[in-house]
Amino acid sequence: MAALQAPEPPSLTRRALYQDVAERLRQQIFARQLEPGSWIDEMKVSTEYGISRTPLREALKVLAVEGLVTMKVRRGAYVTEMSRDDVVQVYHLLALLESDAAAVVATQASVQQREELLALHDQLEKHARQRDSFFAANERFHMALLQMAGNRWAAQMVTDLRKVMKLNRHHSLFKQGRLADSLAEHRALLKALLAGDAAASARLMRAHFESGLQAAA
Amino acid sequence: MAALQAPEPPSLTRRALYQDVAERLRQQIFARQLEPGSWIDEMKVSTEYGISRTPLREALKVLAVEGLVTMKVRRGAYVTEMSRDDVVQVYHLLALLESDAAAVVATQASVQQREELLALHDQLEKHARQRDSFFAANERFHMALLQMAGNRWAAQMVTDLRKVMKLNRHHSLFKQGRLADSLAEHRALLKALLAGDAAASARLMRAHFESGLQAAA
DNA sequence: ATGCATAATTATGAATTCAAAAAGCCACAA
DNA sequence: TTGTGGCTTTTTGAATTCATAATTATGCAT
Repeated sequence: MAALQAPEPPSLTRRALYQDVAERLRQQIFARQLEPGSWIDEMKVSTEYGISRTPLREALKVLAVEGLVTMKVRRGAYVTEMSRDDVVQVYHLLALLESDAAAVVATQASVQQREELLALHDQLEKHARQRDSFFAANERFHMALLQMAGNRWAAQMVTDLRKVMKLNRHHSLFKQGRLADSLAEHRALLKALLAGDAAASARLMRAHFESGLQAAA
Repeated sequence: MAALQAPEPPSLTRRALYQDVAERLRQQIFARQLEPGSWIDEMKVSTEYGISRTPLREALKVLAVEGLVTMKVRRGAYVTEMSRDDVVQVYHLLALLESDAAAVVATQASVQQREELLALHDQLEKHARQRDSFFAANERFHMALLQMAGNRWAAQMVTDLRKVMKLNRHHSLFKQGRLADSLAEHRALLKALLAGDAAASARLMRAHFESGLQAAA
């Protein structure tokens, strides 16, 4: 079916196919090759990927639980459309979860961890001119903070919420001038984190999302 | 295969089979007919349910994203085991999400909604002697509060987190004497909610989970 | 031409089949 | 007795096949 597929290297712990398919679908959704609201043609995608419909359908169910796609009985899968309300609600949740994480990290982080945050922030400063790499560095910083807070359930949730946020066309960081603001907010946040000021860290993180929401709205 | 299956009534909007299967699996897990750590035999379950492996496997992937089961490559699905750390982390998250919801409801709830909370609390008082029905009434109260807070993403998260909490054998409400304490905490919370005191509502909700965690630990 | 009934097509949902990895088993040697 | 190699069975992962619901197309009557 798929012409000329290289014989799989004998990878030791190969991930399940449906997980690879799920990730590939996510990337296509984020890249807007699959647009919000549009129907996902199982036949088309499965032949395009060179697989059968079975693992594809499993992947779609995973994305449905994550919220990236919506399943309609007897009429297939659709890429989720985020309403204005959804964006507000998800921002609120991210603010809640991440400000809590910031307070924890400000209190408990080791010296090495604080150094790591500083290094990640430097990356942010370095990429202040390129939107895409700034975006990536920003995500690395936020996820590192979550990891340090040590709550794997919270980290997983934030990961999922950040995925659905990418469905939103008007992502805050895509606004002109928002990068500089975001960077300034990050500087203040980093300072509070390094100083071990939990209350200020939480407050600044909330403010960071607050202004992010303003820009997205 | 399945002997004597009643012909499906022509239900108008029948749910997809995999969703029914997922729900049935959840109930079996909560009832400890499938024990944490144990392997889920696809063959056994599918013949028991009178279905093929395909919808079962789709259901398992859904439960895996929810966290109720864990998939291991090439060796199937296992019912998730909650570590002590996991329990602490999930309690922390529930406290965070629900205290936030309580603050919102205290501020914004309509008269009808406040009446509904009162009615739900009365149910709680009424079932203070029966553990299982108290548990159910407790869940109804908490979920109603979440609905009133109006953040469907948060509500979905709390729903999922409460599911995984049920994996924990030492659920706080199963402890002797905990019912009375829980009820007292609820009374104080309800008072703050009805009075529209957001700060107190949030604080009391956090305290409620705090003591729940003490009992579970 | 328009509306409605019915046939053909298409897509989803689920069962079955097939391939291959892992686990279990047994014989045999050290 | 214990450990190792190879054979068998079991089980997972994925493709294929089959059934049926939904959609589209077609034809007929008004």
